[in-house]
Order: sequence, then structure tokens, then C-alpha cells
Amino acid sequence: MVQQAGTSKAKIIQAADQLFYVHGYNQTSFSDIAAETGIPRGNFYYYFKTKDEILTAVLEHRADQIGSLLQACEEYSDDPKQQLLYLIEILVREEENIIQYGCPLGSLSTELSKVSLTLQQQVALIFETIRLWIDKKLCACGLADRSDMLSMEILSRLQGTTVLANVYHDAAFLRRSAAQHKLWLTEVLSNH
Amino acid sequence: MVQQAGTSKAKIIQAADQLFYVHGYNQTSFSDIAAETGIPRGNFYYYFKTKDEILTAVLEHRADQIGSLLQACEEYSDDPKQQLLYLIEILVREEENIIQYGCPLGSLSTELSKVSLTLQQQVALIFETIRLWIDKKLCACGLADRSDMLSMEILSRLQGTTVLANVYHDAAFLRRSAAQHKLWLTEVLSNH
DNA sequence: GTCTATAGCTCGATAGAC
DNA sequence: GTCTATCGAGCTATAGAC
Repeated sequence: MVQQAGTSKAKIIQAADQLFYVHGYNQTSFSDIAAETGIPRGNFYYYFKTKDEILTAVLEHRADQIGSLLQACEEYSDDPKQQLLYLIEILVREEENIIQYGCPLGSLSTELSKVSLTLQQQVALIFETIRLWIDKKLCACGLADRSDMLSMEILSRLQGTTVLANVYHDAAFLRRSAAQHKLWLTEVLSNH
Repeated sequence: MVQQAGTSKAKIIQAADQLFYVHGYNQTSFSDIAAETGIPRGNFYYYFKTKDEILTAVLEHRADQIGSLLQACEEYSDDPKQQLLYLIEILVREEENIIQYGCPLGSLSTELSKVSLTLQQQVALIFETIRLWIDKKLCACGLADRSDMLSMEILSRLQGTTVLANVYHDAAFLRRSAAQHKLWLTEVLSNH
């Protein structure tokens, strides 16, 4: 479900998306979203029955954003190898946010695993769409026999880099780790 | 500050430690800790002025536990290489907890980075004691020239494995990833 | 040291006027 | 569709008896 930009519903989703990322889901109140959008608290219940429904809408929004990101990778180059390297570069492009707040999906999944398995599984589904995209690109590079394992390893390295960069608030580490990740992947891909 | 086991203060810290891990810091109330310990809510303020002080005491407790863990690695073998491999095996030994709730330090750091930088930095200090221990072991294996970089990479891989195992609730991935981590480290160490 | 009672606040959610 | 007013519950924290 894509929202019309500028409508109250779209404004709520957009503000909640940012606030959930910066302060966390449970640390964001309706008052916070009301203050950010200028829309009174009471109005939210016209668009969403519960706070969980807002999160579900935010997750749909993030899934769309992930779709756009993967689309951008495909527009960056026709070479699946370059597309994968461009995906890894997102760590550097999103450097400031990652250092302050971590990965928008990883940190949310971690929070929700302690709060609601139902909601956490919705985040896991978004992870899976990214993994499937990576898997497809690895197959296109002739690595179909190891694509399952490698796609998980790529995701794992991205998350590890993100968590540690956030723990130490260390931009230099993040850039170094991303560069090393790209070197490793280049070597893996060049053997086929 | 080490607590006498069995005192009310120690009981509060121990219950809070577990609840903060399972439900998160902000999702754990004084009532939850009271229900777990049988100690009335009001009493907490005799031992701690604020909830943040309880967290600080919990972090000291976790730092002690990490100290014991590293001590156990040293008692496992005299060989620093085996000590490092034994540290990685903690992923498998703590498999069930990690899959359900993630890393006790990583997930807490991620949560606190969205709540309080002051508290998050206390967690970062614990990460640093682990990294320094790894660094020391790498130096003992003759890798002093790359120990800074490698110690961060080891921590990064541990966190990546943990986050993804938690996202997918996948024990098989966790074991495979830990085994691969040990293979990689063995190769790195055998070149010196 | 241990306990009860409760203040003061904020939360998610509801009701109903316009 | 938009808004105000408010409920009931839960929270951290305090006061004060024993």
C-alpha cells in the first residue's frame, strides 16, 4: 500500500519512521509523532487502530525504500558484481546515521525480538527480500552453488560492521571495514 | 564493587540483569524486578537512587561476568590460539539465548544508543575490555602488527553472526557461521 | 533495613463535538 | 476528516511508618 505524499496518513508514517529509527519503537510516543507532524494525538486513531498498526505501516514504507535502494543498485551498473559492491557502499553513504543509530532494520529487529516476535518476523521478511536479491546477483556471477551461504555471510558482515561502528561511534572503522568487505567480495567473485 | 551473593542488592542486580537482557532496559519496570525478586518496589530506592543506577550496577555485574568468561578461556588452554577459538565457541554454548535475545552487550548497546549516550558508552567500555584481551592474544600469536585491525574484525564477525542468527532465529546458521569463523581465524594464525 | 501508600506524570486508547 | 477532552493503567520516584 503506497501512500499519497502529503496526506496526514503519509505524514504520520514518515515521522514515525524517523522517530522509531532515532529513538526506538517503544521510546517513541504518540505525543512525539504529534509534535513532529503537528497532527493531534487523537487523530491517529482515525488512520490506525493501534500503535502496532503504525509500525506495520512503517515497515511497509521501509520495504518500499529497500526496494528503491536495490533498484538504485541495478541502475548503477549492468554488472551484478558492481551492483553488489554498490550495495556494500551503502554503509559509507549512510555513515552518520549508522554511527549514531545503527542499522534501521537490524536495530529494529533486535528491539522487537525482546518485545514482540510477531512484529520482529515482519522485519525478518524485509531482511529476506534483501538476501534473495543478493542471492540472485551471486547466481548471476556464477556462484549458484554457494549463493545461500554467501548471501548470509554478506548480510552478516554488514550487520557486524554496523553494530561495531555504532558501539564505538567510529567512522574510520566503518570505512575500513566496508573497504575490506569489498576487497573480500571482489576476490570471491573473481574466482568465477 | 562485588556484591555479597544473596543480599537484596545482589538479588535486584541479578534479576535486573536477566530482565534487561530478555525484555530490554526500557521495557523492564520496577514492578517486573519486584515480581521476580519478591522485593517491594519501594525498597529499590534504598539501594539505588534511579533506574539508571540499577543499569550501571548491572553493567558492573556484566563486566565481572565477562572477566570470568575470559578467565575461563585462559584456564581452558595455555595456548593463546586455543583461547581465542574457545572464545568464539561461546556463540554455540549460548546458542539458545542468542537466537532469542541476541548478544547481551550488543543488543544493549544498540538500545542505549537510541536512549542515552552516557549509558551506551559504559557498554562500549566493556566491549573495549574484550577487544583488548583479544588484541593481547593476537600479539602473543605473533600478529602484533595487525592486532588492532584483527581484534575489531573478530568482534565484528561475532556481532554479525549474532544479529543474523537472532533475525532469522536460525541455530544452524549460527553453528555454521561460528565454525567458519574458527576456520578463518585458524588460517590467519597459522601464517605466523 | 524493610515495607506500604501514594504522589505526579505519561502512556496508549476512547468518546464525542464539529 | 479533524479536533479536544479525558479515561484507566502503568510508570518512576518519594514520604514516612515500623
